[in-house]
Amino acid sequence: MAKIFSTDYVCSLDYAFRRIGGKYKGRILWYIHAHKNVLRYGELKRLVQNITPKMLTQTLRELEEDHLVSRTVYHEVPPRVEYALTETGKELIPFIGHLKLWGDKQIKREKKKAGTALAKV
Amino acid sequence: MAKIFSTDYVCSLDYAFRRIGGKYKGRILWYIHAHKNVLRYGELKRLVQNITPKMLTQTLRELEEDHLVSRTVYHEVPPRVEYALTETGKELIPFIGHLKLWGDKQIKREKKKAGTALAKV
DNA sequence: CGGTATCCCCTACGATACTG
DNA sequence: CAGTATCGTAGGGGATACCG
Repeated sequence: MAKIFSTDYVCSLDYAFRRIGGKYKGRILWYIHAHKNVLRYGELKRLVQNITPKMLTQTLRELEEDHLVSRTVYHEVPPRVEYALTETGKELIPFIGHLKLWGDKQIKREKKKAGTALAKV
Repeated sequence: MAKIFSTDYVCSLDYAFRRIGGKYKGRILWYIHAHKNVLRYGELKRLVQNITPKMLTQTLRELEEDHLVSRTVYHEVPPRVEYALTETGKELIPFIGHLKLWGDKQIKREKKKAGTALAKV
């Protein structure tokens, strides 16, 4: 299966960015964390709006391969699969949380600017 | 010029990741920070090994557009251009630092594993 | 020194359909 | 429910050459 990001890297920052740099990786980790560290495939699909099953599966497989999430299959009918953060994955949560706060702040700043720009007109 | 990442976003995490998600953005911010917050174009080019001038310029322009770095031109001969972090850009440094430490740790873990794997053989 | 201008490729990502 | 399989595409990124 095609990898979202190559596993090659030139330094530790590069390494880290490649592991969380996909389009959905950060959000998936965050959603799992926000849901008490357990989320089913279907719940993730609903949370990450518009993601295709292919991308969701591919992203989850890569996160699993990098030991950021664990995958637990319950052999029931209907089937149930739960994804959870590993200890390594949990270590990224503070980073993602702060980045989220930073994003919130930036968005507010931009809206404020847009508001004053409109006010001038 | 083509943008590395579209400025559209669906949530604050998405917003934040798009702003630092390019292949070199995190490293460029970090290098500027590590060099007392001032770096010249040529110095960056040397630090970010193998980056083409096109990508370096494009990435810097986007960081400037997002108000993460400032660009100062000194009209001298030979010309001198300095890039520095803005206040907004500086706010990202703790997170990037955290991510870097995480990356370091992971790399060490991987090497350790590889080492024990070899030891078994 | 600090960039632009072209050309081109690769692959991350998407749409749709189907399955155990 | 939780995925695969297949095909297609946009644009992020690279190589090279040239410029004020």
